[in-house]
Amino acid sequence: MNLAPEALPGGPVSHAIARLARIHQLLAGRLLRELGLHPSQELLLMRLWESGPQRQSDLAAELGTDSAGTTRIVQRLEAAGHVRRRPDPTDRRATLVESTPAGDALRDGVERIWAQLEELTVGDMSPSEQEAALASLLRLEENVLATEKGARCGLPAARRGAPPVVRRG
Amino acid sequence: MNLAPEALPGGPVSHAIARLARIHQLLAGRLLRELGLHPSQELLLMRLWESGPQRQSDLAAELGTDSAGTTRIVQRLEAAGHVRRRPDPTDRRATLVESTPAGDALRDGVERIWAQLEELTVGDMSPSEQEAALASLLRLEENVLATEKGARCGLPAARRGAPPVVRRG
DNA sequence: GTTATTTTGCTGTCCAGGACAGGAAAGTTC
DNA sequence: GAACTTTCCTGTCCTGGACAGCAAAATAAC
Repeated sequence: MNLAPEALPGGPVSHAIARLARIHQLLAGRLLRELGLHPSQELLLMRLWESGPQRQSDLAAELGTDSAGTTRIVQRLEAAGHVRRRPDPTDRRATLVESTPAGDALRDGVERIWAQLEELTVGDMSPSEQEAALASLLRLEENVLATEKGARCGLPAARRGAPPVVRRG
Repeated sequence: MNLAPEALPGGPVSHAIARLARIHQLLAGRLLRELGLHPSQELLLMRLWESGPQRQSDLAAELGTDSAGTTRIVQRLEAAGHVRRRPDPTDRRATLVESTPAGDALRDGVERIWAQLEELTVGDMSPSEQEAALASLLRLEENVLATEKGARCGLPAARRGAPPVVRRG
Protein backbone atom coordinates (compact mmCIF):
# COMPACT_ATOMS: atom_id res chain seq x y z
CA MET A 1 0.00 0.00 0.00
CA ASN A 2 2.35 2.70 -1.19
CA LEU A 3 -0.13 5.50 -1.04
CA ALA A 4 1.94 8.04 -2.95
CA PRO A 5 4.27 6.03 -5.17
CA GLU A 6 5.56 8.65 -7.53
CA ALA A 7 3.84 11.36 -9.44
CA LEU A 8 3.27 10.57 -13.09
CA PRO A 9 4.16 13.36 -15.45
CA GLY A 10 0.69 13.40 -16.99
CA GLY A 11 -1.21 13.56 -13.73
CA PRO A 12 -3.00 10.82 -11.82
CA VAL A 13 -4.41 7.99 -13.87
CA SER A 14 -7.72 8.33 -12.01
CA HIS A 15 -8.13 11.86 -13.24
CA ALA A 16 -7.53 10.73 -16.78
CA ILE A 17 -10.10 7.99 -16.33
CA ALA A 18 -12.61 10.44 -14.89
CA ARG A 19 -12.16 12.89 -17.72
CA LEU A 20 -12.38 10.20 -20.36
CA ALA A 21 -15.39 8.69 -18.60
CA ARG A 22 -17.27 11.95 -18.61
CA ILE A 23 -16.56 12.93 -22.16
CA HIS A 24 -17.13 9.44 -23.50
CA GLN A 25 -20.46 9.02 -21.76
CA LEU A 26 -21.52 12.43 -22.96
CA LEU A 27 -20.75 11.50 -26.54
CA ALA A 28 -22.27 8.03 -26.29
CA GLY A 29 -25.39 9.44 -24.69
CA ARG A 30 -25.84 11.91 -27.52
CA LEU A 31 -25.42 9.31 -30.19
CA LEU A 32 -27.81 6.99 -28.40
CA ARG A 33 -30.46 9.66 -28.34
CA GLU A 34 -30.90 9.15 -32.04
CA LEU A 35 -32.47 5.83 -31.18
CA GLY A 36 -34.55 7.25 -28.35
CA LEU A 37 -32.60 5.25 -25.82
CA HIS A 38 -31.09 6.51 -22.61
CA PRO A 39 -27.75 5.07 -21.55
CA SER A 40 -29.14 2.80 -18.86
CA GLN A 41 -31.88 1.54 -21.14
CA GLU A 42 -29.35 0.70 -23.81
CA LEU A 43 -27.09 -1.00 -21.32
CA LEU A 44 -29.94 -3.14 -20.06
CA LEU A 45 -30.95 -4.10 -23.59
CA MET A 46 -27.37 -5.03 -24.42
CA ARG A 47 -27.28 -7.37 -21.46
CA LEU A 48 -30.43 -9.03 -22.70
CA TRP A 49 -29.05 -9.36 -26.22
CA GLU A 50 -25.83 -10.83 -24.91
CA SER A 51 -27.12 -13.21 -22.31
CA GLY A 52 -30.79 -13.73 -23.06
CA PRO A 53 -33.65 -13.35 -20.56
CA GLN A 54 -32.49 -12.17 -17.18
CA ARG A 55 -33.96 -11.79 -13.74
CA GLN A 56 -34.29 -8.23 -12.59
CA SER A 57 -32.05 -8.80 -9.63
CA ASP A 58 -29.28 -9.95 -11.96
CA LEU A 59 -29.81 -6.94 -14.19
CA ALA A 60 -29.68 -4.67 -11.18
CA ALA A 61 -26.35 -6.16 -10.15
CA GLU A 62 -24.94 -5.63 -13.63
CA LEU A 63 -26.23 -2.10 -13.91
CA GLY A 64 -24.98 -1.18 -10.47
CA THR A 65 -28.35 0.16 -9.39
CA ASP A 66 -30.77 -1.14 -6.81
CA SER A 67 -33.95 -3.04 -7.55
CA ALA A 68 -36.08 0.08 -7.49
CA GLY A 69 -34.12 1.78 -10.21
CA THR A 70 -34.07 -1.37 -12.28
CA THR A 71 -37.81 -1.75 -11.94
CA ARG A 72 -38.36 1.67 -13.47
CA ILE A 73 -35.92 1.22 -16.30
CA VAL A 74 -37.64 -2.05 -17.17
CA GLN A 75 -41.05 -0.43 -16.90
CA ARG A 76 -40.10 2.26 -19.40
CA LEU A 77 -38.63 -0.23 -21.82
CA GLU A 78 -41.75 -2.35 -21.42
CA ALA A 79 -44.04 0.61 -22.04
CA ALA A 80 -42.08 1.30 -25.22
CA GLY A 81 -42.50 -2.32 -26.27
CA HIS A 82 -38.80 -3.07 -26.33
CA VAL A 83 -38.93 -5.54 -23.51
CA ARG A 84 -41.34 -8.10 -22.15
CA ARG A 85 -41.67 -9.60 -18.70
CA ARG A 86 -42.72 -13.06 -17.82
CA PRO A 87 -42.74 -14.86 -14.52
CA ASP A 88 -39.77 -17.04 -13.71
CA PRO A 89 -41.14 -20.59 -13.72
CA THR A 90 -38.60 -21.67 -11.11
CA ASP A 91 -39.22 -18.83 -8.67
CA ARG A 92 -42.56 -17.13 -8.52
CA ARG A 93 -41.11 -14.07 -6.84
CA ALA A 94 -38.88 -13.31 -9.77
CA THR A 95 -39.66 -11.96 -13.23
CA LEU A 96 -37.64 -12.68 -16.32
CA VAL A 97 -37.00 -9.76 -18.64
CA GLU A 98 -36.45 -10.44 -22.30
CA SER A 99 -36.09 -8.41 -25.44
CA THR A 100 -39.08 -8.32 -27.79
CA PRO A 101 -38.81 -8.33 -31.58
CA ALA A 102 -39.24 -4.57 -31.39
CA GLY A 103 -36.34 -4.47 -28.96
CA ASP A 104 -34.23 -6.67 -31.18
CA ALA A 105 -34.93 -4.30 -34.03
CA LEU A 106 -32.91 -1.67 -32.19
CA ARG A 107 -29.85 -3.82 -32.17
CA ASP A 108 -28.59 -2.82 -35.59
CA GLY A 109 -28.86 0.84 -34.72
CA VAL A 110 -27.11 0.33 -31.42
CA GLU A 111 -24.27 -1.55 -33.06
CA ARG A 112 -23.96 1.14 -35.69
CA ILE A 113 -23.61 3.71 -32.91
CA TRP A 114 -20.90 1.67 -31.27
CA ALA A 115 -19.04 1.21 -34.52
CA GLN A 116 -19.20 4.94 -35.06
CA LEU A 117 -17.96 5.55 -31.54
CA GLU A 118 -15.16 3.08 -32.07
CA GLU A 119 -14.07 4.80 -35.23
CA LEU A 120 -14.10 8.21 -33.59
CA THR A 121 -12.23 6.93 -30.57
CA VAL A 122 -9.51 4.72 -32.00
CA GLY A 123 -9.82 5.33 -35.72
CA ASP A 124 -6.46 7.03 -35.96
CA MET A 125 -4.58 4.51 -33.87
CA SER A 126 -2.52 1.64 -35.20
CA PRO A 127 -3.63 -1.91 -34.37
CA SER A 128 -0.83 -2.26 -31.83
CA GLU A 129 -1.78 1.01 -30.18
CA GLN A 130 -5.37 -0.14 -30.01
CA GLU A 131 -4.33 -3.39 -28.42
CA ALA A 132 -2.19 -1.57 -25.89
CA ALA A 133 -5.06 0.77 -25.03
CA LEU A 134 -7.46 -2.13 -24.70
CA ALA A 135 -5.08 -4.02 -22.45
CA SER A 136 -4.70 -1.02 -20.18
CA LEU A 137 -8.43 -0.44 -20.04
CA LEU A 138 -9.13 -4.06 -19.18
CA ARG A 139 -6.51 -4.01 -16.48
CA LEU A 140 -7.95 -0.83 -14.95
CA GLU A 141 -11.46 -2.22 -15.15
CA GLU A 142 -10.33 -5.36 -13.40
CA ASN A 143 -8.83 -3.35 -10.57
CA VAL A 144 -11.82 -1.11 -10.09
CA LEU A 145 -14.13 -4.09 -10.30
CA ALA A 146 -12.14 -5.94 -7.68
CA THR A 147 -12.56 -2.99 -5.37
CA GLU A 148 -16.23 -2.73 -6.21
CA LYS A 149 -17.00 -6.38 -5.64
CA GLY A 150 -14.59 -7.59 -3.01
CA ALA A 151 -14.75 -4.13 -1.49
CA ARG A 152 -14.98 -3.64 2.20
CA CYS A 153 -11.21 -4.22 2.43
CA GLY A 154 -9.65 -0.90 1.59
CA LEU A 155 -12.86 0.98 1.23
CA PRO A 156 -14.20 2.99 4.15
CA ALA A 157 -17.63 1.63 3.33
CA ALA A 158 -18.82 4.96 2.02
CA ARG A 159 -22.18 6.16 3.08
CA ARG A 160 -21.58 5.58 6.75
CA GLY A 161 -22.13 8.71 8.73
CA ALA A 162 -21.78 10.74 5.59
CA PRO A 163 -23.76 13.92 6.13
CA PRO A 164 -25.41 15.11 2.93
CA VAL A 165 -23.96 18.59 3.01
CA VAL A 166 -25.28 20.03 -0.21
CA ARG A 167 -28.98 19.61 -0.60
CA ARG A 168 -32.20 21.40 -1.21
CA GLY A 169 -30.95 23.82 -3.75
CA MET B 1 -12.30 6.07 -42.40
CA ASN B 2 -11.87 2.32 -42.26
CA LEU B 3 -15.10 1.64 -40.46
CA ALA B 4 -14.39 -1.96 -39.52
CA PRO B 5 -10.62 -2.31 -39.38
CA GLU B 6 -10.19 -5.60 -37.62
CA ALA B 7 -11.83 -7.03 -34.54
CA LEU B 8 -9.70 -6.83 -31.41
CA PRO B 9 -9.59 -10.02 -29.39
CA GLY B 10 -10.78 -8.26 -26.25
CA GLY B 11 -13.77 -6.58 -27.84
CA PRO B 12 -14.20 -3.00 -29.00
CA VAL B 13 -12.19 -0.38 -27.16
CA SER B 14 -15.33 1.73 -26.81
CA HIS B 15 -17.05 -1.00 -24.84
CA ALA B 16 -14.08 -1.22 -22.51
CA ILE B 17 -14.16 2.53 -22.06
CA ALA B 18 -17.88 2.47 -21.37
CA ARG B 19 -17.56 -0.28 -18.78
CA LEU B 20 -14.62 1.39 -17.08
CA ALA B 21 -16.41 4.73 -17.19
CA ARG B 22 -19.48 3.36 -15.49
CA ILE B 23 -17.74 1.43 -12.77
CA HIS B 24 -15.23 4.19 -12.10
CA GLN B 25 -17.86 6.87 -11.80
CA LEU B 26 -19.87 4.64 -9.52
CA LEU B 27 -16.91 4.14 -7.22
CA ALA B 28 -15.82 7.78 -7.33
CA GLY B 29 -19.37 8.91 -6.64
CA ARG B 30 -19.59 6.72 -3.58
CA LEU B 31 -16.31 7.90 -2.18
CA LEU B 32 -17.28 11.51 -2.82
CA ARG B 33 -20.46 11.07 -0.86
CA GLU B 34 -18.40 10.95 2.28
CA LEU B 35 -17.76 14.62 1.73
CA GLY B 36 -21.36 15.39 0.87
CA LEU B 37 -20.40 16.26 -2.69
CA HIS B 38 -22.02 15.04 -5.85
CA PRO B 39 -19.77 14.35 -8.82
CA SER B 40 -20.65 17.50 -10.74
CA GLN B 41 -20.25 19.64 -7.67
CA GLU B 42 -16.83 18.21 -7.02
CA LEU B 43 -15.83 18.67 -10.63
CA LEU B 44 -16.86 22.29 -10.55
CA LEU B 45 -14.96 22.90 -7.33
CA MET B 46 -11.86 21.28 -8.78
CA ARG B 47 -11.97 23.61 -11.73
CA LEU B 48 -12.13 26.55 -9.35
CA TRP B 49 -9.21 25.25 -7.30
CA GLU B 50 -7.18 24.69 -10.41
CA SER B 51 -7.88 27.84 -12.33
CA GLY B 52 -9.29 30.32 -9.85
CA PRO B 53 -12.55 32.27 -10.26
CA GLN B 54 -14.42 31.38 -13.40
CA ARG B 55 -17.35 32.66 -15.31
CA GLN B 56 -20.33 30.39 -15.34
CA SER B 57 -20.29 30.08 -19.08
CA ASP B 58 -16.71 28.80 -18.92
CA LEU B 59 -17.63 26.35 -16.19
CA ALA B 60 -20.58 25.15 -18.26
CA ALA B 61 -18.28 24.47 -21.20
CA GLU B 62 -15.90 22.50 -19.02
CA LEU B 63 -18.65 20.52 -17.36
CA GLY B 64 -20.35 19.75 -20.64
CA THR B 65 -23.72 20.99 -19.42
CA ASP B 66 -25.73 23.99 -20.49
CA SER B 67 -26.01 27.23 -18.59
CA ALA B 68 -29.18 26.15 -16.84
CA GLY B 69 -27.60 23.09 -15.30
CA THR B 70 -24.54 25.06 -14.29
CA THR B 71 -26.67 27.70 -12.64
CA ARG B 72 -28.24 25.08 -10.39
CA ILE B 73 -25.02 23.35 -9.49
CA VAL B 74 -23.55 26.71 -8.52
CA GLN B 75 -26.69 27.60 -6.56
CA ARG B 76 -26.41 24.44 -4.48
CA LEU B 77 -22.75 24.95 -3.81
CA GLU B 78 -23.48 28.55 -2.89
CA ALA B 79 -26.28 27.55 -0.54
CA ALA B 80 -23.83 25.17 1.14
CA GLY B 81 -21.32 27.98 1.50
CA HIS B 82 -18.68 26.30 -0.64
CA VAL B 83 -18.78 28.87 -3.37
CA ARG B 84 -19.36 32.57 -3.71
CA ARG B 85 -20.48 34.64 -6.64
CA ARG B 86 -19.47 38.13 -7.51
CA PRO B 87 -20.19 40.21 -10.56
CA ASP B 88 -17.56 40.24 -13.25
CA PRO B 89 -16.21 43.81 -13.24
CA THR B 90 -15.50 43.65 -16.95
CA ASP B 91 -18.90 42.35 -18.02
CA ARG B 92 -21.97 43.05 -15.98
CA ARG B 93 -23.87 40.18 -17.53
CA ALA B 94 -21.44 37.63 -16.18
CA THR B 95 -20.86 36.37 -12.66
CA LEU B 96 -17.57 35.06 -11.39
CA VAL B 97 -17.72 31.95 -9.24
CA GLU B 98 -14.99 31.38 -6.70
CA SER B 99 -14.33 28.94 -3.92
CA THR B 100 -14.86 30.21 -0.37
CA PRO B 101 -12.63 29.26 2.56
CA ALA B 102 -15.27 26.66 3.43
CA GLY B 103 -14.96 25.33 -0.10
CA ASP B 104 -11.19 25.29 0.09
CA ALA B 105 -11.49 23.29 3.30
CA LEU B 106 -12.92 20.44 1.23
CA ARG B 107 -9.82 20.25 -0.89
CA ASP B 108 -7.85 18.00 1.43
CA GLY B 109 -10.70 15.54 1.61
CA VAL B 110 -11.17 15.54 -2.12
CA GLU B 111 -7.49 14.95 -2.73
CA ARG B 112 -7.50 12.14 -0.20
CA ILE B 113 -10.37 10.54 -2.10
CA TRP B 114 -8.47 10.80 -5.36
CA ALA B 115 -5.33 9.36 -3.83
CA GLN B 116 -7.39 6.47 -2.53
CA LEU B 117 -8.96 5.99 -5.93
CA GLU B 118 -5.55 6.09 -7.56
CA GLU B 119 -4.23 3.45 -5.22
CA LEU B 120 -7.21 1.19 -5.81
CA THR B 121 -6.99 1.67 -9.56
CA VAL B 122 -3.29 1.43 -10.35
CA GLY B 123 -1.83 0.37 -7.02
CA ASP B 124 -0.74 -3.01 -8.30
CA MET B 125 0.71 -1.77 -11.55
CA SER B 126 4.36 -1.06 -12.20
CA PRO B 127 5.40 2.51 -13.02
CA SER B 128 5.87 1.61 -16.65
CA GLU B 129 2.45 -0.02 -16.79
CA GLN B 130 0.98 3.09 -15.22
CA GLU B 131 2.66 5.28 -17.75
CA ALA B 132 1.43 3.14 -20.59
CA ALA B 133 -2.11 3.24 -19.25
CA LEU B 134 -1.95 6.98 -18.81
CA ALA B 135 -0.63 7.47 -22.32
CA SER B 136 -3.48 5.40 -23.75
CA LEU B 137 -6.07 7.25 -21.71
CA LEU B 138 -4.76 10.63 -22.78
CA ARG B 139 -4.74 9.57 -26.39
CA LEU B 140 -8.32 8.32 -26.19
CA GLU B 141 -9.42 11.46 -24.40
CA GLU B 142 -7.82 13.55 -27.08
CA ASN B 143 -9.70 11.69 -29.80
CA VAL B 144 -13.06 11.89 -28.08
CA LEU B 145 -12.50 15.54 -27.28
CA ALA B 146 -11.64 16.29 -30.88
CA THR B 147 -14.94 14.72 -31.92
CA GLU B 148 -16.76 16.59 -29.19
CA LYS B 149 -15.31 20.00 -29.98
CA GLY B 150 -14.62 20.00 -33.66
CA ALA B 151 -17.63 17.76 -34.15
CA ARG B 152 -20.09 18.35 -36.88
CA CYS B 153 -17.71 16.60 -39.26
CA GLY B 154 -18.34 12.90 -38.75
CA LEU B 155 -21.14 13.30 -36.30
CA PRO B 156 -24.71 13.18 -37.50
CA ALA B 157 -25.42 16.11 -35.20
CA ALA B 158 -27.42 13.98 -32.82
CA ARG B 159 -30.70 15.30 -31.59
CA ARG B 160 -31.96 16.14 -35.01
CA GLY B 161 -35.23 14.46 -35.72
CA ALA B 162 -34.55 12.03 -32.90
CA PRO B 163 -37.91 10.90 -31.62
CA PRO B 164 -37.85 10.33 -27.87
CA VAL B 165 -39.17 6.82 -27.99
CA VAL B 166 -39.05 5.81 -24.37
CA ARG B 167 -40.71 8.31 -22.08
CA ARG B 168 -43.36 8.80 -19.49
CA GLY B 169 -42.73 5.62 -17.59
C1' DG C 1 -46.35 -27.97 10.10
C1' DT C 2 -45.68 -23.62 11.82
C1' DT C 3 -42.85 -19.75 12.49
C1' DA C 4 -38.96 -16.70 11.42
C1' DT C 5 -35.83 -14.97 8.04
C1' DT C 6 -34.33 -13.83 3.51
C1' DT C 7 -34.98 -12.85 -1.25
C1' DT C 8 -37.48 -10.47 -4.93
C1' DG C 9 -39.83 -7.01 -6.82
C1' DC C 10 -42.99 -2.90 -6.38
C1' DT C 11 -44.27 1.82 -4.82
C1' DG C 12 -43.47 6.31 -2.83
C1' DT C 13 -40.47 9.99 -1.80
C1' DC C 14 -36.59 13.09 -2.20
C1' DC C 15 -32.89 14.82 -4.69
C1' DA C 16 -29.32 15.73 -8.61
C1' DG C 17 -28.87 16.45 -13.18
C1' DG C 18 -29.67 16.76 -18.44
C1' DA C 19 -32.36 19.02 -21.92
C1' DC C 20 -35.42 22.39 -23.68
C1' DA C 21 -38.14 26.80 -23.92
C1' DG C 22 -38.51 31.30 -22.75
C1' DG C 23 -37.14 35.70 -20.95
C1' DA C 24 -34.44 39.77 -18.83
C1' DA C 25 -30.28 42.35 -18.75
C1' DA C 26 -25.98 43.73 -20.56
C1' DG C 27 -22.96 44.04 -24.34
C1' DT C 28 -21.98 44.49 -29.42
C1' DT C 29 -22.76 45.73 -34.15
C1' DC C 30 -24.73 48.28 -37.63
C1' DG D 1 -31.14 54.26 -31.84
C1' DA D 2 -32.36 49.40 -33.60
C1' DA D 3 -31.14 44.70 -34.15
C1' DC D 4 -28.54 41.04 -32.67
C1' DT D 5 -25.75 38.23 -29.45
C1' DT D 6 -24.15 36.77 -25.09
C1' DT D 7 -24.92 35.62 -20.27
C1' DC D 8 -27.59 34.12 -16.87
C1' DC D 9 -32.01 33.00 -14.81
C1' DT D 10 -36.48 30.43 -14.25
C1' DG D 11 -39.81 26.85 -15.24
C1' DT D 12 -40.83 22.36 -16.93
C1' DC D 13 -40.24 17.51 -18.06
C1' DC D 14 -37.76 13.51 -17.78
C1' DT D 15 -34.12 9.98 -16.10
C1' DG D 16 -31.85 8.12 -12.56
C1' DG D 17 -29.75 7.25 -7.73
C1' DA D 18 -30.82 6.38 -2.98
C1' DC D 19 -33.68 5.29 0.77
C1' DA D 20 -37.83 3.46 3.33
C1' DG D 21 -41.51 0.60 3.45
C1' DC D 22 -44.36 -3.19 1.75
C1' DA D 23 -46.28 -7.74 -0.07
C1' DA D 24 -45.47 -12.17 -1.95
C1' DA D 25 -42.71 -16.09 -2.41
C1' DA D 26 -38.97 -19.01 -1.02
C1' DT D 27 -35.96 -20.82 2.51
C1' DA D 28 -34.39 -21.99 7.14
C1' DA D 29 -35.24 -23.11 11.87
C1' DC D 30 -37.94 -25.08 15.21
